[in-house]
Amino acid sequence: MNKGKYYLSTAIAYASGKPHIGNTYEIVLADAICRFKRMTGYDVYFQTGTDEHGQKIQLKAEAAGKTPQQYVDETSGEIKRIWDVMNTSYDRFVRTTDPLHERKVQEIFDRFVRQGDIYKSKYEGWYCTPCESFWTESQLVDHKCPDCGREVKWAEEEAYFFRLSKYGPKLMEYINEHPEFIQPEARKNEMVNNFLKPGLQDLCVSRTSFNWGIPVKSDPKHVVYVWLDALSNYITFLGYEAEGEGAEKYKKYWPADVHLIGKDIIRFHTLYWPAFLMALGEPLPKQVFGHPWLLMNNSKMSKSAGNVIYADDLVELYGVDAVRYYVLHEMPFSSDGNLTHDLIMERNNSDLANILGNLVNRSVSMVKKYLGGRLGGRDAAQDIDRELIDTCLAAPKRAEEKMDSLHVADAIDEVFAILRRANKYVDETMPWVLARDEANRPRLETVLYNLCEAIRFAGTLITPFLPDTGAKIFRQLDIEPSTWDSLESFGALEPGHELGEAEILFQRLDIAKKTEEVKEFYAAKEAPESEPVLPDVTIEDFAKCDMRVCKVLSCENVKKSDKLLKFSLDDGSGKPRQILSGIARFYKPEELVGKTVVAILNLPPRKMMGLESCGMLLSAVKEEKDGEKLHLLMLDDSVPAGYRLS
RNA sequence: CGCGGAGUAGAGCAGUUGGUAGCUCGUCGGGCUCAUAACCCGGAGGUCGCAGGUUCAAGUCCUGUCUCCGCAACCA
Repeated sequence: MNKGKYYLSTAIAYASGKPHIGNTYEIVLADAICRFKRMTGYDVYFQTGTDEHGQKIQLKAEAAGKTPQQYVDETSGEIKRIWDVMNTSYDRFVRTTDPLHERKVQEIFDRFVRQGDIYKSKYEGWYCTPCESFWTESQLVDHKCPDCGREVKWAEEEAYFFRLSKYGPKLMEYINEHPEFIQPEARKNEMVNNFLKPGLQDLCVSRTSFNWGIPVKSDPKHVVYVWLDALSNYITFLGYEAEGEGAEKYKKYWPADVHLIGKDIIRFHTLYWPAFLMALGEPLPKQVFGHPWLLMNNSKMSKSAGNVIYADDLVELYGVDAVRYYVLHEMPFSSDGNLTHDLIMERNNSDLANILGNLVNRSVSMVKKYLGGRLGGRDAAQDIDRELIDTCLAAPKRAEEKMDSLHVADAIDEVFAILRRANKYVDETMPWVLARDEANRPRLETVLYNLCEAIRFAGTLITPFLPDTGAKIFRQLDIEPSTWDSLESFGALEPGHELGEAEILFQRLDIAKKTEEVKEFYAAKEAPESEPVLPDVTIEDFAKCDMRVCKVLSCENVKKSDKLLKFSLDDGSGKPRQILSGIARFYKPEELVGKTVVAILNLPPRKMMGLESCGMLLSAVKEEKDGEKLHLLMLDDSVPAGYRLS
């Protein structure tokens, strides 16, 4: 029954911090697909891992007083731990700091240089020194930096470029000839219209501004820029060789059947990555699926919004299968999904406890009660059985079709179609009435047999999505987990077989009580987490900061900005100083007039919302779970303006 | 006119190539008692954001318009 190989990858997670439930959704989705494929007879290879290079990680590590390697060892470990908490069955967890990967990326880079696909050039553009950013002619506003509005100068920096432009026509052709390549389809149009039609620009693939990356072998002051490094993971860990023969594993599994990624990185996977592969002369992946996002209370999860939810917390509160069920079932195919605690509880109760759990429980209980725990025969069939049996027999194929088009939520619905039909069957046949008269014994046995067999079908089909629950169902039936092939016919259970113990699969939750529990859970988590102290600076560094006492002369809201306040300050110089500060959410302008505050004066002026800000007001700030907290630093009004802090 | 998404029963959503408007939850009524107050049946509830247009026929195609939400810009 081997149907061939199936290689699925997730995007590798960026190891800059703990992934939230939205990030975790991807690995669960991937897991469900891979488990299903394995069950249906494919030789599956499922790869995931972490992306561990880049400036952001370097900065975060520095801020934490660690080496980048120490830092990513920790975050990568944490990510892997969460993947394991979610009970995901990846075959390999890869890391881009793996020396083997680094070597291969270097070789790919060098080969591109040799082939002429990568060339050294200059990154030229209008450079804004304070912003440390390059801008193109078209990005400039009034020929000034679009960021800060200051003068820009023409500057250049040495960099390597990949000849992406050369592959545009071939990419266009490939995408047109393979309509299933980019999923969902709306994304395909986006790529074609926004990038391919206007023409691709060459891609900068090296950096000299930081060094936490893979050094370019022939020119080590450059490091390989993120996408060439990260995307290559899909082949390097299979044993691809840029020079010479690839490993057996590579030959077997490449090209990938599906790259499962978030909708935000579709461009990199459908344009850059295929171009790299074309340059290497390797086949392209068969499909790239950009899945939607999981929103929290209908808004994007972010630390600053204070609405981040972590998978391991949810698992602690609801159990791993309830969380898996939620994210797999509530996620639409192409629009974003929503998640709240209330919704999780509702799904847990109505679907998992009531329809699934209760069916299994009532069925097994009846076999215990009426048949002494032993299955009987199935000879007393009636017409009414047909519909249940047909529903069971149709479900596997229907579910498989849904899975093949990656409509996971719809595939789960096929399983629930069996469960709903079975619950109805109980009412139709009324076993408790049959049990009153010994003459009905054969019919009673048949009815309960059919129910248990339906549960066997459902248990088998639900296993890829809810592995623990599947196992529990088989334990109650006291049989080995069924194979896919065994679902071809109805009636695999042995008459006379004794069932295992009845067990509650999902506890019904009292919404009010559980809501309280959730609150307490998060309150307990809110243990004051102190920020680590930054690395040492010298007294000279500190002395460079010119911080002075200022009096607020006037203060007003900035038009069209919900965050900015415009201050006019007496800094002791006699001339008023204008400073903008993003504290409008915390203070009303009128309550600050006349206050004694502290500002750092010798920061370069910067334009915000068209207004110039000369310095920065000092505040005490902390990230809290429910958002950022801020207190403007205010001194006793007896301190005169102009005094310097030291 | 910055980019994008969405507006279908009280809530959350399906509606593929235009052909009687569906599903889940909730609600109301009924049934049943094996079961986790679970299960089953039935009812109510929608002029498919609005206005035009194409068509024998539009939630589905076209045009315009309103509203909401993300992102972007601004919090150096």
